[in-house]
Amino acid sequence: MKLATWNVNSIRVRLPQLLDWLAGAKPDVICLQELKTEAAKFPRADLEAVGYACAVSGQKTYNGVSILSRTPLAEVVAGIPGFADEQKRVIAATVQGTRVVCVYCPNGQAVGSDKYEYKLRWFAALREYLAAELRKHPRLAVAGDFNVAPEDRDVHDPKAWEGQVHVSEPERAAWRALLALGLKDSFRLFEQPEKTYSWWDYRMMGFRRNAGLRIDHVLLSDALAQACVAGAIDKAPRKLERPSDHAPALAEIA
DNA sequence: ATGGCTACGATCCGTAGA
Repeated sequence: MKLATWNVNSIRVRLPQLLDWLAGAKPDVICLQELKTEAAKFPRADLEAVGYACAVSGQKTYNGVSILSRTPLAEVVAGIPGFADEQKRVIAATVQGTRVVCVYCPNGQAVGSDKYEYKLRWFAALREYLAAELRKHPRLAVAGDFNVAPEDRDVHDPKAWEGQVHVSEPERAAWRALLALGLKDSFRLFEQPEKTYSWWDYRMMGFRRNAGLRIDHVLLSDALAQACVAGAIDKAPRKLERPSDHAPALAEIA
C-alpha cells in the first residue's frame, strides 16, 4: 500500500495538480488537509472519476480534511471522539484492514497565544484518541500536517527558529508523546537526503532558498513500520505554478 | 527591517496560515 499525505491549501484551487499527482504517483490512499471548502463543494465526482473513494470532513474557508482511497473506505469517523471542536481537523477510515487517521494539527500561531494553548490541548486529545485506536487496530497509520518539526535537522535554520512555534519544546514533547504510543516516523526509517523539508514559506523565495520545515508526516504502528519499504517527500509539486506551500509525503508498505 | 505570499470571503481590506 502506497500511503500519501498532502496539505493542498484549497482543494478547489489545487484540484488539477492533485489529479496530475495522483495519475503519476498512483497512491492507494492519500490524506488531504486544508480543503478550505465545505463537503458539498468538495470535487467528489472528479476524484471518483479517476478511481478514488472519498471520505470528507469539510469546512468553509478554514481546515477541512479528506481521505481518498482506490479501495472502499469503511468505518469513517470524523473528529476526535469526546473532544468537542468546531474545526474540522481529523477524519479516520479503515482501508483493507489498515486504520488510517488523517490529521491537520493546529498551527499554534505564536508560543503563548490562545491558539498555541489550543494546539497543545488538541495534541493531548489526539494522543488519547490514537492510544484507543491502537488498541483496536494494530495496523494503524496517522498521516497529515502535524505543524511540528520534530528535530533541528527538520528545520532549515534552527537558530532562527529556536523556541518558535512548530519547534518549541512543548510541541516537540507532544510529538514524542505520539511516538511513545508505539508509532514510528516512516521518513526516518530510511536514509534521507539532508535538508529535506515538506513546507516552504511562499514569501522570500522560501522554496528557492530551501528555507523549509519538515512538518508533514506519516506515522506507522509497529506492524506497519516493519513492513514499510520506503518513506519520502516529493518536492516536485512545489515547483509548479501556483503551488501549495506543502509537498506530499509518502510511505510505502509492503 | 518582524515584512515579504496565497487563499478566502468579505469588499478593494482583514484573517489565517507556518
